[in-house]
Amino acid sequence: MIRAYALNGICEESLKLYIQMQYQGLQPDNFTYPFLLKACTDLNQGKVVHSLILKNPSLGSDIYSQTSLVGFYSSCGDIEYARSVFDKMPDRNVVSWTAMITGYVKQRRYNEGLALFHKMQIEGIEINEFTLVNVLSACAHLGAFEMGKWVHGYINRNRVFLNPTLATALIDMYFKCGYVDKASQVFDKLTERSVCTWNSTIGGLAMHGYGEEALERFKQMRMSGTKPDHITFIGVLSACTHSGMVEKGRECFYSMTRDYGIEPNIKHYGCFVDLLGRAGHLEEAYEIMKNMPIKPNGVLWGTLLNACSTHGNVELAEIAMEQLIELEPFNDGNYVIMSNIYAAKGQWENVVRMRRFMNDRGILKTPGCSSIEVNNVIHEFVVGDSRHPHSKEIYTMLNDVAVRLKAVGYVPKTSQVLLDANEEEKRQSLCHHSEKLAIAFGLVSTGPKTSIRVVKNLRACSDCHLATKLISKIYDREIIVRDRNLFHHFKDGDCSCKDYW
DNA sequence: GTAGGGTTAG
Repeated sequence: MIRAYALNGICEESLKLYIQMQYQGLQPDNFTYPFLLKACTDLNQGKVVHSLILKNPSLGSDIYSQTSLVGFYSSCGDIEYARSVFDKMPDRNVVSWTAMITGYVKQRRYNEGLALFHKMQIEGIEINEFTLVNVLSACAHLGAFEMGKWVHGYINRNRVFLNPTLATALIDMYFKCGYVDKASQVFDKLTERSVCTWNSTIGGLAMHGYGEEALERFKQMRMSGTKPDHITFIGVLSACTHSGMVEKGRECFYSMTRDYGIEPNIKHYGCFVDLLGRAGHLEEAYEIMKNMPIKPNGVLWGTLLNACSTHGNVELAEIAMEQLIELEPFNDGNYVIMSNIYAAKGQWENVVRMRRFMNDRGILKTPGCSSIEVNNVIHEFVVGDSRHPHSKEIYTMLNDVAVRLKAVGYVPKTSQVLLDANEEEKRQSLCHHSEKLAIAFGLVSTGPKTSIRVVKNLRACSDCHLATKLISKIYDREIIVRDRNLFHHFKDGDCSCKDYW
């Protein structure tokens, strides 16, 4: 009975029965614990159960109870404790290893998850589709394409059935590593699709700026009889945003409730405000925010602030900033955007004020960091980095880049630099931004015409965006940059985002 | 009879 309640998510009943059971003098056995812990994870009561296990060590001594404990502690965030339980287990099987890897992935500790997966393979533990889903998710987040591709190879070699869950993870990995064609190939070959496989495809196309294709998939989805859910509309709306399809997006937003009975949540409002704001309908975006049934959060005000930056609206930006100081006082990105808005208008005294405000409160700008994978090795760069073994070649290449850029009329956007520095120092700092270092390394370390793929932790900087467009033309290279939000495909001097990000 | 899973706005 306890098991039946737990499996059906009726956690409180499950726990009540457990208490009654104890009251009647019956001790649960090892078989009961995994289900109790499952119930407790939702109610955050697992520590109560665990303390009972600790008092009766024999109860928590088998592989099932211990694996549930690993799952419980990692899902409530105490990953270190989960690991200590895991490390102490006398026997571990594929489920125990997978529970630990899942824990790392859920806590966004992807590298540690992959490291544990390597250890698992060295120890010769069997791998199943649950393991693969989590490994793929880690690869997607890290942009670790070689590893992701290896997993796909493993699936093919071992004839692992691509169930919709595994397929979703695989498609998402290819999109997030920048391989739109490979993701679409996987999707087209599937024999079984779920709402999630459609969602990952629609969302993936949207993030690459393929708005029309995303809407085409949405149409196919409806024709196949799969009902869209709230996540589908996030993808559809962001597809409209990144392709500037304002009317189409507006129509989708209103059809959610009307045709599908899905009430927009804060994320949908976020997409809608972004859609309107980017297209320059700032007042309408602001009206939506004032009238929506949910209180706007920091992300929404941040979205509006960003739109104000694109369209140079200082007054509305200041209104948004006032809210952001309350909602996200330590989010450095907002101050950086506000400062850039002032800089673009030549309001230098306000730029200085922003910088002082940040300094006085100890708010530091998150350092930009870009990475590039060459021959299975991921190389990471920060601004002005000289730690790389091929640093000399990289800077020689950057000089070559600077000369050629100047020849085609490029002027560095020094107003975007937040440092207290003179013009020359600002120019130097821009030239040595992490994106440019990673691209320069790509140029020196890969053959002509090879695509260069860079992953960045922040949003693309507008100076690097302009420079990269020109580099793609001058050096005849396709350059694919994944920034914090979306992908930029640079080719022949243009970017897939249409300068819209 | 037992434990583990994917897609989500800027």
